[in-house]
Amino acid sequence: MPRTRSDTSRRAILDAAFALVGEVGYAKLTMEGIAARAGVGKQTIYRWWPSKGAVLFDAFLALSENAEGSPALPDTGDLAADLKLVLRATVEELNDPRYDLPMRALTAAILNDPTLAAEYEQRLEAPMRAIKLARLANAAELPPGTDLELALELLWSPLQSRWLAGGELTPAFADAVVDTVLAGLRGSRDPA
Amino acid sequence: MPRTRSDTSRRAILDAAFALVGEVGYAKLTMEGIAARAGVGKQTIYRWWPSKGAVLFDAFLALSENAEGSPALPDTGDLAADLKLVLRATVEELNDPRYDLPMRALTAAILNDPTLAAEYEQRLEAPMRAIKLARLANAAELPPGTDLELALELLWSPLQSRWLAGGELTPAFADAVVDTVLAGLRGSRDPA
Amino acid sequence: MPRTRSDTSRRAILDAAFALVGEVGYAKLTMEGIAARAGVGKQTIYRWWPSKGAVLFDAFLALSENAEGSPALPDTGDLAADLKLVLRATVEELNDPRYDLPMRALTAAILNDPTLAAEYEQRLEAPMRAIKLARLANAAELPPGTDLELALELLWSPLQSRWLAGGELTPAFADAVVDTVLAGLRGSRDPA
Amino acid sequence: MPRTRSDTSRRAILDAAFALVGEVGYAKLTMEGIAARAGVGKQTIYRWWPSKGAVLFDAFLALSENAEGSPALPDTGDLAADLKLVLRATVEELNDPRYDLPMRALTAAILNDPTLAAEYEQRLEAPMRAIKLARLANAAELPPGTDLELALELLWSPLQSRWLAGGELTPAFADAVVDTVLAGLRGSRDPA
DNA sequence: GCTTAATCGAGACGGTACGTCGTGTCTTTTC
DNA sequence: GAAAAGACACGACGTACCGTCTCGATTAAGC
Repeated sequence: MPRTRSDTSRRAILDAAFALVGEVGYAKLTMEGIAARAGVGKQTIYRWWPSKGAVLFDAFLALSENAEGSPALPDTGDLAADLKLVLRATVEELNDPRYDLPMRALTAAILNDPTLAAEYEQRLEAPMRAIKLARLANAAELPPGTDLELALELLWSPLQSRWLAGGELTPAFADAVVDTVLAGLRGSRDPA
Repeated sequence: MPRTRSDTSRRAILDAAFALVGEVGYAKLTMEGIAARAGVGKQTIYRWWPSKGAVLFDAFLALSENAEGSPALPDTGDLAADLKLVLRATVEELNDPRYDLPMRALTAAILNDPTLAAEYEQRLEAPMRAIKLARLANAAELPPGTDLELALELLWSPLQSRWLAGGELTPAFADAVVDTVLAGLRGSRDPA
Repeated sequence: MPRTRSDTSRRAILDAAFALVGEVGYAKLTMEGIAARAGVGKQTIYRWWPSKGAVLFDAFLALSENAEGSPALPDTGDLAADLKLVLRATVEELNDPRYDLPMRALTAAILNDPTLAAEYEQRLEAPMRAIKLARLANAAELPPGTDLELALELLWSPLQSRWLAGGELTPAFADAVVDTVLAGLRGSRDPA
Repeated sequence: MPRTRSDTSRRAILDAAFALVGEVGYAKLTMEGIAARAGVGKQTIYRWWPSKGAVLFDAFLALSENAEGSPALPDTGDLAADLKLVLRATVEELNDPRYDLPMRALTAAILNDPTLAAEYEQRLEAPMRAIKLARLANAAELPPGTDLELALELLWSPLQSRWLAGGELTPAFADAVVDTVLAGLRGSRDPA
């Protein structure tokens, strides 16, 4: 009994979903479209995923698993420089049209599906955060007792916010964020 | 000849849209549903709005026009205190289930419709930002030459980010953000 | 409010149904196929008919309404001759490939749908029977008190039976049926 | 290795098919349903039967093989009495709800599948007809040279016709058919 | 106050996609 | 090597909405 699923179909579905969402956007992404593009029956999608959001999510997951070449952030000893490097890379990715539409789609999916949001948090966000936290924990520049979770939020959310609002994302913006936030983290000991 | 549109219908449509999106979410919000709830023909909606996102947007606009009681942020002279007050209010609003679903819906609509995003930026975001900028410009605590746009982004985006990710939003988090960001803005005199 | 249905669509649907059933048979007749051939949305069919059997039935009804040129059977005074004429016409129709497949389809539909069977009896069969009964009632050849309903059954059912079984249907067979049945009806007064 | 087919499965499939068709009718009879009810893989059905009509047909065949207790019609010397006995039995069977639905199903299957019709004619109808013909051939009541095939058709088709149309089938009707047809066959000496 | 034309409710229409069910083929595993 | 189990590509199901299109029936301007 083939209690075993076809990996060929699985890959074809995820690839088709990612490609299609980049072409037509999330609103016009349809299960039928994915199935047709993947050369697969609709049932094969519904058998393994509950919604198009879930398919999309898995497509991203597969993507990041392939690109698992960054298990750690750079650590040259200079926190500001290292963070700028990473945030500039993020800026570049968010500006890349190849990823813009798919990521907007995934964000929209997560936004209205708590189940998906939880899975996203657990399978994609948490590992990322762990890597980032490791770098911050290793930073001599930060005073002991610094709230590292807060630090992460302060560093990355401005990028996400601008991207979401459709504003311009530049490397200079990333640098300014890093400088200001690090200054704040260093100096929040003696405010006023 | 009623060369003018029926305001009764307009209100009924916006109210129905807002109510429905709070009950079923954006994905299950339909033009037919809005029309039925509003006791209105579908054509009456299509005559005045191009998409359900646009209806939703106008529903929000109508809401904020009614609550147009806050043309300015508080200014007690203590920037940190004033900002904490405002950010805590924002936290409360984002935690209010009455607004959570509708706002997620609007965000999703904006996320995948550049036209809507532009209108949102112009009609809702820009006025808000102007009010906030006015308060910051009036703050003696900030060194001259401070990038106020950056400051806004640093202050508000962490809230939006946590809300979007479904994380816990607390007043304490708002306070921490204000303290750290203000410290950073003040202390960027000695960066790196 | 167009509480009024489109007669163009109605005709297109019935025509498409009749044409298709003649091409592919009842088993492969699909609602989607009818809709596509008629250039009509599926919903328009489902709005007015509950099943493909019902559509098919109405297609036949429309057919017989158009060909409403035979309100009475011939009455030359010679019952046997008149009946042979009519039964030979029936034989010809049942042998006509243009009607064979559609009629098999309708029969199959009726066979498994009591609702349809009742409607068939009432709207198609009963009027036909009335016409036939009128001719028999006017026949001097039949003894008074003859069971005319039985007579009809004896005359027509052998044709239907052979057609259904796929047997050969010839004018000679029709003649033999008429002769034998009429003889029986005349002579059943003094059996043995 | 079971080089021969499992008779257990064969019986289970035929039983399931017969039972199911009696419960849900021919239209809703499915291969999957039969397989599930029989506790059998779908492939096992497809390996041995080409269609659900064929399965149904075999189910009937198996039935009549079991009840192979009537190799001949009664012959008391009184043809009318004997025929009435047999036709009344037929009436009873056609009125039995246990056989009504399955027989409608088989009829529908045959109606639209010439292959099946041929097999039905050869394996079920022909043997039956031979038995009936034997009785008629032995009847002194019929004039020599009587068309016995025609006689059969005249006798049995009215029952089938009424059953098919959903009309009322009574023993009295059977009697009337026998009396009239026999009178006709005897009296066709003075036709016209 | 009467006309007249745009707006309104209602909802039918041609379509697209939905999520499910069944088909007939195939593959895997068990007996 | 036949059989159970069931995944697969496919096609149709019947439903929900889409956005467009009539249809009367208000209804408020301009004559």
